[in-house]
Amino acid sequence: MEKEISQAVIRRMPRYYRYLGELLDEGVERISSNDLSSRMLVTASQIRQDLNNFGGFGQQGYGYNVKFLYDEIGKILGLDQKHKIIVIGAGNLGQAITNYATFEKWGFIITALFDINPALQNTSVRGIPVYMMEELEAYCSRQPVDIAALTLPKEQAPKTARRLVDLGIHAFWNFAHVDLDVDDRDVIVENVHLSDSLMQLSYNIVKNRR
Amino acid sequence: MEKEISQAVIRRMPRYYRYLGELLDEGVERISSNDLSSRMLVTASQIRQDLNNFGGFGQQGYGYNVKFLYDEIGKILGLDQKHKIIVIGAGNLGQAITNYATFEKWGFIITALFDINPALQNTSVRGIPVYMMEELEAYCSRQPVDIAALTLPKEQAPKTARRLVDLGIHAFWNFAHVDLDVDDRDVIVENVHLSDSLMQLSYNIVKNRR
DNA sequence: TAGATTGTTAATCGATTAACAATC
DNA sequence: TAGATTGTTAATCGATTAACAATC
Repeated sequence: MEKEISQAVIRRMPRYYRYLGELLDEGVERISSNDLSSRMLVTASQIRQDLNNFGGFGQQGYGYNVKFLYDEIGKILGLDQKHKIIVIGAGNLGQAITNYATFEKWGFIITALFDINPALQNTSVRGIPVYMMEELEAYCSRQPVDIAALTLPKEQAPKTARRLVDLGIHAFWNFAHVDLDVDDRDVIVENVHLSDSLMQLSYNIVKNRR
Repeated sequence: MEKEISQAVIRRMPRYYRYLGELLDEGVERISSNDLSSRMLVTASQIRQDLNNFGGFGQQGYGYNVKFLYDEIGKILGLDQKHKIIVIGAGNLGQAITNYATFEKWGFIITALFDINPALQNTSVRGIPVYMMEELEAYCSRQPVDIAALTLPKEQAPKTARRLVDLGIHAFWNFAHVDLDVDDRDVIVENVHLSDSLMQLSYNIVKNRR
């Protein structure tokens, strides 16, 4: 690990990737930071700075080759690798995520769901089996798991996360309404707090009424 | 509208609200910025600065009254008001959001879903009716709508958003894999890009392997 | 009153933007 | 070669942290 790249930059990378994907679909072959900047409504300076954290992907006088840059950012984001995901909590959200087949396109493969609800025993979602939580240890000892998506009530989240860390899982995509605090430095947590997002929206709505 | 408060601050407000809710549940009556800072793993300075954007909620020598601060932040976030939400796209994600009854606790009430799939005609989710997209205009003319949650494919998102803006809807909770760009300054968009979030997680996973 | 802790100003730090020399 | 556009350094801006006087 060389110089650490700021999370502000990382957060923008998927957005670049998305816009480059659109350009690719449109058949655009090359683009300058300037043209990209007016599409994305950011400064050209920021685009060049951001990219140069990872290397020089452009060419003076030419700009950036869309396909090349797209692939390079994909690699930076780890999309050239497969990521096996298990979903903990097979409720509505867990099922919704599982049904989002689009993720597979980027290399994210959901391999199993787990739940405590006996009614879900022997069921499946888009062909992906739902197991009982008791089977977690056995499953993880047989199958590699890269990411656990937590879509369970906040009360269960912390202790379940710890249980998963003990099983060797080091990455969490957390939808539970709580900040996971596994005090283990090589555990990575990405929080998706939907209610936080909704509250932010709500703030911006009522703000204009004041 | 006085001095604009930075989005960096706004983004943190729901988190404060969440922690204060937890303290409330634990029966804690008052808390100092210092104690809160060690719980939330932010600086006490930041907490005081953030809160003072909205007014002085504390008392020297005492700290903050948890219940009072909780309620005040709730008001700042607009949670003292009701927000009627329609969900556009009654697929997995739309249904998952609709089933998240928790949002109602904060004043967010889902009143209807809309979809183009005729198979969903006359169905309902948690008692909330699913209508056909053709009925959108009629519905919006009869019922007040504060927020449209967009859980539809990215191809349809922009033109559907424009249609909703024309119907007087000014706030969007966008789950489509695209940046909405309704060039109308009083339209508020809150994006939830789940794949961006997953890619950020992925970046942090592969980063450690390099 | 003395101690604690806020509200707020000032200092620092980091991120964004501007500028331009390097180079295709 | 001339024009275009990057990569990168320097300047600016904004956000975070530190410090402390005000005050409960």
